[in-house]
Amino acid sequence: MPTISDVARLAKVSVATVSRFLNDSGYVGKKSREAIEKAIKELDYIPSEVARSLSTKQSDIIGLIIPDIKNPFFPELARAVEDTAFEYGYTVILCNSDENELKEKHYFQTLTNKYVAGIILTSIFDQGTNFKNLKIPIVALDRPLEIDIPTVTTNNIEGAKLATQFLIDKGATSLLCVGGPNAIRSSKLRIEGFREVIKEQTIKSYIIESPYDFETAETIIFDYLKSNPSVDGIFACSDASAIGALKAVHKLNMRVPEDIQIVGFDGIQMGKVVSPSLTTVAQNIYQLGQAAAKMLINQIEGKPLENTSVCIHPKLIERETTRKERT
Amino acid sequence: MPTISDVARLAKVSVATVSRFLNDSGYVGKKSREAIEKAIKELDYIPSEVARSLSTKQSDIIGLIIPDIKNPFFPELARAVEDTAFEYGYTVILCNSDENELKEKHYFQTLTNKYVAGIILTSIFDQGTNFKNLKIPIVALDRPLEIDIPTVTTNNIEGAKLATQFLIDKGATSLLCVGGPNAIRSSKLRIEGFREVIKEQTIKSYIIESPYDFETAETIIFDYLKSNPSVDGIFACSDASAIGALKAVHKLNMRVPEDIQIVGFDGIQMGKVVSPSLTTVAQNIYQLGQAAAKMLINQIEGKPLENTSVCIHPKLIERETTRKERT
DNA sequence: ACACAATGTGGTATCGGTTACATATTTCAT
DNA sequence: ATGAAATATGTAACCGATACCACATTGTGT
Repeated sequence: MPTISDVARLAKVSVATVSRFLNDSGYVGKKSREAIEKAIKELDYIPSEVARSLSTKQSDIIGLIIPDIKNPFFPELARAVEDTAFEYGYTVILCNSDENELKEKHYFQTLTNKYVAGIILTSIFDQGTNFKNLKIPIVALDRPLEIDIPTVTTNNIEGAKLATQFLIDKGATSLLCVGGPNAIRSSKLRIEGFREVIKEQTIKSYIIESPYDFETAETIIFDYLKSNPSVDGIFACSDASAIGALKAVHKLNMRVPEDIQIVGFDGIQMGKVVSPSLTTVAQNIYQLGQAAAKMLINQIEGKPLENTSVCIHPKLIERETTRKERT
Repeated sequence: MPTISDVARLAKVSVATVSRFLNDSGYVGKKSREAIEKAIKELDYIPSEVARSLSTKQSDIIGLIIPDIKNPFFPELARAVEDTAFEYGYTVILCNSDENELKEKHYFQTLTNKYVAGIILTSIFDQGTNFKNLKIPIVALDRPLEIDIPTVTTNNIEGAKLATQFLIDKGATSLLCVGGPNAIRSSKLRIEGFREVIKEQTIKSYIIESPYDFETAETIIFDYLKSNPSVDGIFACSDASAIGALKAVHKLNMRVPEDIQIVGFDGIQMGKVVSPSLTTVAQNIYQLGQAAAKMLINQIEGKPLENTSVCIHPKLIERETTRKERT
C-alpha cells in the first residue's frame, strides 16, 4: 500500500501539498496538481481512512443501531441506509441492540471509540442515554428520542386512522385493535389513531395488546376471538401481528375477508406473500431509511437541516384481507 | 476522551508501560500495574481503536459482504455473524453487493482500506477477484470460492435429495424441480441432488429455472403448470420460489397438498407464515453464520482451523404443503 | 562473588495522515 | 515602483496508539 509520502516523493512535492490536493483545502499550483495526479494514478494510491480518522477524529463510518435485523421491518430499512451511505461514500456498521439498554450503551461506546461520523438509532429508551453531550450527530429513526434530536418517523396516527376508517368503510361493525408493546411510542400512537376514529362512530370496539411477533400474536388473538366471535374487523398495529391474526382466524375456520377483515401496519414484504395477501398501512420503509441517512449525512457535512424532523405519510395498500366493496 | 498519555501521567509511568499493560505484552511490575489500573478506572479510559489500528494495521472490524439484506435469507445470517462478532469483541460492517462485481470490488477496497480484521463473503464470483494475494482472512459463506479459502455451506446435494425423496415418499409421481439461477453454485448442486434421486426412480420429472424472487417465480411456475397440469409435486430450490409456486398453484385453483405438494429449500421465516405453511429443507442459517464468523475469528486470532471447510446438514421440516401420509 | 538471565521501565520512532505556521513567489492596485 | 493581498509550498507538530531498543534492577546458579 503506497502512502502519502510515496506520492509526495514521486510527485516531487511535500506531503502537505498532497494533502491539500486530496482535501481540496488551501492552494495547490497547476504543476503540482498535475504531478500529484499522475503519481496517484501511477501508484494506485488510496488515502488510509484510518490515518485520516486518527488525525481528524472522524471516520466515514455510520453506526446503525436497530433492535434486530431479523425483525422483518429492518432489513429494508438497513438497506436504505446502506444504499444512501454508499452513495455518499460512507460505510455502515450494523448493531443489533435487542432493545437492551446495556447493549445499546455498549454500542454507543464502541462506535464513538471508532470515531464514527454519526449514528442512526432506533431505540425505545427516550431518556436513558444522554445524547446531548455526545458531540456526534444522531438521527432517531422510527421512534422519537429527545426533543432536540432530529427524527424520522411515519405518521402513525394518520396511518391508524386510515386503517380504521377503511375497515369501517368496508362494512366492519365490530372492531378489534391489536396494539403493540406499550413501551413503544409508535404503538401508542397507532392505538390513539384507532381511538380517534372510533369515538366519532357508533360501533363496537376492543383494544388488546400483543408483542410484535407472529406466534405470540397468533395465540393471543386466537384466544380473544374464541370468546368474542362477533368481531368482524381487525386492525393490527403491525404486520407481524396481522399475520398472526390471519393464522388465528384460519384456525377458527373463519373466512377472510368474508367473515372478518384484517388490516395490518408496516408494509413488510411478507404481507404480499401470505394468503390471502394482507391489506396494510404501508410505511415507506425505504424512504424512511433514506431520509434518516440523508439527514444524518447533512448534519455530518455541516449542511443545514431544513427540518429537524421528518414525518412520512403512510399509504393504505388494499390487498385481499379486506372486502372489495362495502357489504 | 482521555488518552494513554493521560493514564501514564496519572499512574506515573511511561506510555510504553501502559501499552504493555493493556496488551499484556512484556513485563509490568506489580506496583505499576496497580497504579495503571487505578488511573484507568479514574479516567474512564478506553484505548482508541483508531490509533491502535493505525499502529497495528488491524482493526476489530469484520466486513460482511452479502448480495442483499432484503433477501429473506440474509437477515438471520447477518444476525448470527453479528452476534458472534459481538461475543468476541468485533464489530460488523454490512455491505450489499447486489451480486455486482464492481460493487463487490469496491467494498473489498473500502474494507481493506479500513484495515478490517477479516471478511465474510457471499459471492457468485468464484474467480474474479484475486483473493489469494489479499493478506487478510476471508471466509466464503453459502457459496464456495476458490479452493484454498475456508468455506461454510449447507450440504446442498443432501438437502435436495431429502426433499425429492420426501415428495416421492408422500406419493408424488410427477415432479417439477424449480432451480435457481445457473450462476449460483448452490443452485446447481440442488438440481444435481434432485437428479440423483430421480434417476433411481421411474417417475416423470421436469426441471425449470427461475430467479430467486417471488414474483418472477410465480409467473414462471404459473405458466409452466398451466401447460403441464399433471405435475403433482414441486421441489423448489429456494423458499422464495416455493412461495411463488404456492401462489401460482392457488391461482390455478389447485389444492395444496391434495392436488400438488410443494417442498422448498432454505428455511426462511416466511415459510412458517404462508398458508398452508411451507414444508422445506431448512438450512440452519444461524449456525451457518455463526460457523463462518467463528472460523474467521479463529483465523484472525491465529488459532488453528481444524477444518478448512464446514458443511452443515440441512433438515427437512414437514409442514402443510406436503401430505401427512402416503397416498 | 560474578556472570548471565529474567524482570521492569522509559525513550522514541513509527503508523499515515492533517494542519498551523513560516516562507517564497506572483499579482495587482495605486 | 512598491507594499499589500493572493497564491504556492514546505517544515514539523500532532492525532493515540505500538514496539523496538537501551538501560536498570533483581534473581540465580556455580
